[in-house]
Amino acid sequence: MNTEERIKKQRELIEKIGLYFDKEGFQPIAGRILGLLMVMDKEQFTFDEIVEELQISKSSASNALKNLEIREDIEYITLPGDRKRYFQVRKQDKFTLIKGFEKKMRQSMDMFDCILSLKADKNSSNAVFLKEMKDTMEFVLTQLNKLIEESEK
Amino acid sequence: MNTEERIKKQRELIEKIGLYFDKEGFQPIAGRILGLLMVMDKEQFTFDEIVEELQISKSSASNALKNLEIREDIEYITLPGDRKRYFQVRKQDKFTLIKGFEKKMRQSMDMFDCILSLKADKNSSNAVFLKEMKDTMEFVLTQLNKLIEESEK
DNA sequence: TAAATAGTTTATAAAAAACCGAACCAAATA
DNA sequence: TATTTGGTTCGGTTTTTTATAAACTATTTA
Repeated sequence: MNTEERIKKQRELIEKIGLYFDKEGFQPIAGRILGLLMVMDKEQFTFDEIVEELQISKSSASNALKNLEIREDIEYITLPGDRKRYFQVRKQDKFTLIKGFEKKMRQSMDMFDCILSLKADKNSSNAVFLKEMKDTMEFVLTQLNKLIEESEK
Repeated sequence: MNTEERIKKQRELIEKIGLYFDKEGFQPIAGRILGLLMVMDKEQFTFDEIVEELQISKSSASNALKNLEIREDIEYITLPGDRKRYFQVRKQDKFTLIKGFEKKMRQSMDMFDCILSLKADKNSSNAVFLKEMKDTMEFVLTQLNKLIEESEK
């Protein structure tokens, strides 16, 4: 595969990644920006380069970038004597990644707890089911944290 | 807390759960139906009961229920000599739950692989980062499967 | 056979999200 | 001081999503 082909495939991949992020709840343009910053060989893009590369308006870019920054998915660096911002994907470490899973799982677990606390019959079909799901999640999280502790040593 | 208070809180919780599912990408009414089926003491609802309880139109109910069924979040049972369908949450077992995590994680991992395979420089900042994320996920999945195997014994 | 039940489908209205262009602003440069 | 650069904000348009009412269908009951 020569460079030209590769770059063409990268541009196609940006679209696929965009769709993936759409499903994750990102706005379409935000997903494509994130895709751009992830796949291309060049890994830092200025505002204007993003606008140009994705063929979007400056306002769309401005909004999407602000969003991605707030979500901590991207960040930017600046260079001395250069007013431009250079955007890049924000690299989290593996512990942050796992903490992310944990946070999402805890949300479900909290919801299950709320439901359980309001059930008249704690042995009802749903109550038993929710309790089991919650316990499974608790178990997974405990084991995961054990693994982290071990790997920290 | 008396029964009346409890039921009032359950109705409020349905709204909260609805919002949670909205963020997960469910359509609003689908999220509320799922909430209803999860939180109330009564754990099976007919079509008309759902329409009545949530104050929604029959067509909205029909669509949302079809959706939830396709996603395998709910199911219904029928009773002999009764044309009505009784909807309830579909209970997955803990292995299915974990398989669900795994499937979602594999999606990210596949995406990372696609990106990596198109990178000119496998030691670029993003390439190294994506590789590390992927390896972490791989590790988590392996450990998780080990746990499952052990618990199956 | 007529009417009721248990929904589905269709057409459409209303609301929200996405996106754009143009005007705008602040800092740097000419 | 005027212009350029690097954006942001505002107002409006387009698109998509959500939800409805009304018409319809298929089965059962009277």
